[in-house]
Amino acid sequence: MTIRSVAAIALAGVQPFELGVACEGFGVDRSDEGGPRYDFGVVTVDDSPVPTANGWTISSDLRLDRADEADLVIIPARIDDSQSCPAAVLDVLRRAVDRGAKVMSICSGAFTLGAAGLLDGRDCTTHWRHAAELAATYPAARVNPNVLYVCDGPICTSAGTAAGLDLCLHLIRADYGERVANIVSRRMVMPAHREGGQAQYVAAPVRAREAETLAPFLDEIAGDLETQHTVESMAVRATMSGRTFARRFQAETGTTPHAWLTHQRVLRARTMLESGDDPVETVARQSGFGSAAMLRHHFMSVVGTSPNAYRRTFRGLATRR
DNA sequence: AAGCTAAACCGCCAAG
DNA sequence: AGCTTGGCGGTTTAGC
Repeated sequence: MTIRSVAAIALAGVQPFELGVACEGFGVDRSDEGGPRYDFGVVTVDDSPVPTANGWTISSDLRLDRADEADLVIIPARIDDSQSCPAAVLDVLRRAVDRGAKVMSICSGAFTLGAAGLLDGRDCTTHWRHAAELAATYPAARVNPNVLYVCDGPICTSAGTAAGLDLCLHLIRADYGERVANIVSRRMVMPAHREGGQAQYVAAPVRAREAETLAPFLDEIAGDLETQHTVESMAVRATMSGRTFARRFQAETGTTPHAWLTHQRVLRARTMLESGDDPVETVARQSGFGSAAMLRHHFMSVVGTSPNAYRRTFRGLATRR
């Protein structure tokens, strides 16, 4: 089901940044540039203003009934998420899942999902600092402390703060494709796509000098995938030994060179399938896969469908809109 | 579908 | 002394 309406629930002690992530991801109309427009609202439990984690208050005209109609309900982190949460909110979350909507948490908002019983038997994550506590509090949850975000069925959880934006983009990508997700990320001035499985720990996200970062080099590679790179050839182009390249890569991005490369290839293939009419064979070549079979294999494991099926459903979606 | 080969990864360590 | 580099070899993973 395509997400069209979104509600973020602001609980007492809400972290403004995390709530802001929801607003930024779904509350900004980017239709002028071909981005999506969501029916977005921040809802509160009752009529009284909600204190934020930083001592100021927010208020909204929208209440929980609005969340009951949303296709996606978001729980941002609170100052102390292990505190209890109003039962009415937990009911809203459980009802959302029952009626086929999605539920998403940012950072320690996962505790609220756990309190609603929604994490039992599911893969989930939270900020690495809270992961052990979450796992201890909800033993039936499969907490993975080392990913940026996880979606298990209708339940999507994300790691600390900024990873919430990565999850927003993931959900946008799932409904509207890579091209639209890129429009949104560009407008947010976000770095290149980070996959969900990427490590939370990134040893050196920012280097003192821009020239010491791999980022510009990686952009260059990502823009030139039809050259069928190998890890070794990338290292040569970066004028580093293979060992140093791999190590620096791991430290800066949290992934390995090859995993990154195949992911970039899949992303390129997605855009090509969304807008072009090239046969799968051509898409495979241009995105750097050795063969159409390789494309199908990786596409299936990352996106969950075949390239042709993806193209069909995507085209169907585009014409209906 | 499965098995073989090459590539990638990673810990270890010596050298700068 | 502390930190980065890059080569080696064993093990895992990818590609065909």
